[in-house]
Amino acid sequence: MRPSDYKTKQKEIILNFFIQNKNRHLTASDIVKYINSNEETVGTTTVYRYLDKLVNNGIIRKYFLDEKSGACYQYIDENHKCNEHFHLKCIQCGALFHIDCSYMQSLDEHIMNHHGFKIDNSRTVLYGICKNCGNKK
Amino acid sequence: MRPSDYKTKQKEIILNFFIQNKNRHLTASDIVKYINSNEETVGTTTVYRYLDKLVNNGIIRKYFLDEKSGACYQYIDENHKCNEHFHLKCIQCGALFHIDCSYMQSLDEHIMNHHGFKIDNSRTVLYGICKNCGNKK
DNA sequence: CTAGTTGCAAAGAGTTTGCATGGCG
DNA sequence: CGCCATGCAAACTCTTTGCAACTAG
Repeated sequence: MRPSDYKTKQKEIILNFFIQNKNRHLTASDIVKYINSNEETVGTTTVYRYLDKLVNNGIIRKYFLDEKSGACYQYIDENHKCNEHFHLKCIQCGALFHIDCSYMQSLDEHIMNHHGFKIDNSRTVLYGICKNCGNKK
Repeated sequence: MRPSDYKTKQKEIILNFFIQNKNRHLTASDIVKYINSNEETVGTTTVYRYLDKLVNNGIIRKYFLDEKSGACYQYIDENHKCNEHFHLKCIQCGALFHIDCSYMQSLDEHIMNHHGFKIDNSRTVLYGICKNCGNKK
């Protein structure tokens, strides 16, 4: 539970990037790209290893939103609770929408109360056609 | 909607395997292993390509249950009218539940009216923990 | 005969591991 | 100085693509 943990520049950069992007999902390659587009450099291996550590320590959350782009990570902001909303994914253009409304929360409750099933919002994605793509037809 | 489709032995083997395992989710490598443990042989490439086609034609459904083991596929049983209801998939035991209640239909409408997004029920799976697995803890 | 199909080999994408070097404390 | 961290190269897994040979209709 308390993995010896030296302070290094690389770790600081990665963790800061998460904190600055509390509301976004970040992939490992997002992080690598961001770092290398700045002045600093952090190896891909280090990113993965530190990500793993952050997940195990409960600092960030890992999930699998999209088939293609691999794992997503997000800072666990106690104030924001991004795990309490749903995601809509357009099967045409691929856009991902975060949807956070009270209706969806009551869906959770309905499924729990009437079907005995506890939805894991961080894993769940609703697929369909978004407004833009629907209008194009 | 009508992709020219020659009948071949390989396709028959794969589709039959799905039909014989309606209640299970199969990975691409499950299929390859099964086939090669029998008398026949089907190339991995062919499996992936046909899987893709089956998904696009609505014959099977594609899931992403597990981070490590890649995509899962399952036969869509017409008797269950899977396009008209939602699916709950337990991330622990893998069970798939068909959930057909008016509440879920109004969810469709809500998402459409308030978020301009048309949900495709045949592609959408809600992930979480089922009653049985929840009780075990 | 023609267009779809097959499957090997190779390419890709994402992630992990081996190992020698480097840095925190 | 000891031990953890870093990062390059290479290995791995799952999946896709190029391409030439093959086959259903």
